[in-house]
Amino acid sequence: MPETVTIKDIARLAGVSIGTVDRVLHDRGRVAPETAETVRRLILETGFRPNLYASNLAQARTSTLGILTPLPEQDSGFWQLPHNGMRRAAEELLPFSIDLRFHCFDRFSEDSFREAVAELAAEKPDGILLAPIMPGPAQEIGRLLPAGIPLCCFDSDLPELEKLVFIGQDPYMSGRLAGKLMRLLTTDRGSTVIIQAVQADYHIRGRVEGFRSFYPRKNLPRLYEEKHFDTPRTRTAFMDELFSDDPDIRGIFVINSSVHQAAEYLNERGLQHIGLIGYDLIGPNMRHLETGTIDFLISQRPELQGYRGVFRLFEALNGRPGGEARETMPVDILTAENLRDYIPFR
Amino acid sequence: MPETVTIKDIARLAGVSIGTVDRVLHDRGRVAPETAETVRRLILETGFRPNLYASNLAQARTSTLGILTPLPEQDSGFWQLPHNGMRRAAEELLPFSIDLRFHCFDRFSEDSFREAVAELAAEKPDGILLAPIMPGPAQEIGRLLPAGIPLCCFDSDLPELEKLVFIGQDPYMSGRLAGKLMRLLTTDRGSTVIIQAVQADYHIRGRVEGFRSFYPRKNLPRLYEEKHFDTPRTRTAFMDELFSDDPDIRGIFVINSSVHQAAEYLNERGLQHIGLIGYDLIGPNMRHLETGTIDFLISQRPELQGYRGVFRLFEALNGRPGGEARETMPVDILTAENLRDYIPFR
DNA sequence: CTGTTAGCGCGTTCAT
DNA sequence: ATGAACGCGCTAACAG
Repeated sequence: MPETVTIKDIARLAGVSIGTVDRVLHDRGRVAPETAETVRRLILETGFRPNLYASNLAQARTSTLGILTPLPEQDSGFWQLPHNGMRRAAEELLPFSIDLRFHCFDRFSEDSFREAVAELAAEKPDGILLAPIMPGPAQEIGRLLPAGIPLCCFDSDLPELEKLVFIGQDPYMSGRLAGKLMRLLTTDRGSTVIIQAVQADYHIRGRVEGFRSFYPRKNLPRLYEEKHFDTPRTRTAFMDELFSDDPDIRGIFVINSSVHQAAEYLNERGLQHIGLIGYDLIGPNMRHLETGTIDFLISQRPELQGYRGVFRLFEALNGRPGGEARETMPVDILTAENLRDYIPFR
Repeated sequence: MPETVTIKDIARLAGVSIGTVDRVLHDRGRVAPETAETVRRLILETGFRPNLYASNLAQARTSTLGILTPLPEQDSGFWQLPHNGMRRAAEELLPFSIDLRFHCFDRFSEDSFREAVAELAAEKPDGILLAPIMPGPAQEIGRLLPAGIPLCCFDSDLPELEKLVFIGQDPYMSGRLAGKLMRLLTTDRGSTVIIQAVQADYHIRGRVEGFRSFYPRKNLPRLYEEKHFDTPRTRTAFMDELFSDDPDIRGIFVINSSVHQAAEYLNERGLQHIGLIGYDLIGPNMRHLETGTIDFLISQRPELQGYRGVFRLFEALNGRPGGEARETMPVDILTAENLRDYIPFR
């Protein structure tokens, strides 16, 4: 029976009116210091928590959230997933009317990124949700973004940025787990290679380290850059070269969502028996996971990340203190068997 | 900008007062048929959805939910987890004041179960949340439970019961995935055994079938009942017998949360190299997963199940139509590496 | 500095 | 059968 204590109770106990209580609640000043002190004490003692629904009912406030991510179609459509989660959060919080303003940039163009930031700033959002996957120096971003409003990073972190919360996976652990699975798959026979994205950021490097941490020093999987996954032809050439370099490859770890490209290649060449692990539950990857060309997919709940980002910003804007400074997503392991049931939980 | 249409808009458009609109909204009668028709049409056309927050603010209704599960300490404390999720949901929905009434039974006593049901019925709850793990004939339950109120089954299903929703895992798929992992672990050498609970219900049998489906016909893992996991001494005797029956055991699949008992035994005998897979993220299992005696744990989001159960009942009681008739939890694969990050997502 | 008041969307009397 | 009016907990404008 959680006794709900209201603003009226506080007023009565403090011997003031609800108007006064409201003023100290929102630091709107024009309140005698001692009065304010009493009210604050009472709030703590009673464990008063404002009724968000009544509060929002009253002011019908609409929060504008500025969102900065790569273009939804980049990384094989991956960025659609967090976008969906954000929309779901806004939908669920409907009576509160949250206005999501997406500003997407080409993750390979600095100009595009700057432009997106400028657009966002011009809108004067109440909060910012940012996937700091971008070209150029990370330091610059702190200056570009509008200051003094709550900021949430997701997917990757930018440690130097002051923020409300970071939401994402522990890249090292995620790589490490992939390493464990790969060793099970290959039973340590043959060699294993790593294929990473061109723009290897902090996040990707963590995954590489984690993966290698599961291998003995003297036998570290070699690292390649997937410069040529953009067309089937260049992809085939690139992969062929890999195999002519080292014909004994038994395992391939692709450190991002483009693992389906490697799967296509293995299918072409009839090499489905080779262990293949990659990232993210996107359409093309699903298909290859189901047919078994991809053995495991690591997932990071991109939809939930978007959802939580909007949710946390919403809470912050509505005067909910607290909340973790870091929400770590678990490392989900997907296989042909559990794939379907994961879809609603992306 | 999702134009929020209110009850007032409907009233204006229909040329009636909000009182009338409210009456048709809640089928409270005393409304002229044509008027009601007009209002209903307008509601559909405008896509009007009542503001839950305003609605609940107005009536301060408190819903009583009757909860029926095994005793929290049974199954190695497993049942605490869904309980936690239920409390979290009630907490989050705080201004709505939801009253959770737990009625727990001894899962090995029919009398205890009947008593719990009687208690629950006496309280006249507004909704029921039920984990149908119980002794005796399932058919009886339909008659015992109070009728006419929304019912939600979680963890296991009881197909013959009419219900709002079932929330749980696909047992077959979960067993099948365990089979896949076990074959990877043992690389198909030696033999593998299955240890199941004494009261093997529908749910457990599904897991067994799934597990075996991954093995060739002629080499099906044998099935044992864990009659003797209650004390260390009987446990050791039981397991010793298993190994004297078949000294070539390389893999053990325990089909419930008591896998930590098997782990204790393997530690005693220095048999940690044997593949061990079991269920559920509870304290004793966590420790053995971290030290590597347990190789994989399958989890089924028990906390989320409880959370969703309360949430769905709440929605149903507040006139939200729709929602899936089945919420399938994904089969989570836990290892020493991702264990920690899963804890908040149980 | 402080108290009063209207109103947010809705449910619920109580008259009519 | 229908409408007017009050109040849920809170915000914000206004009067003092």
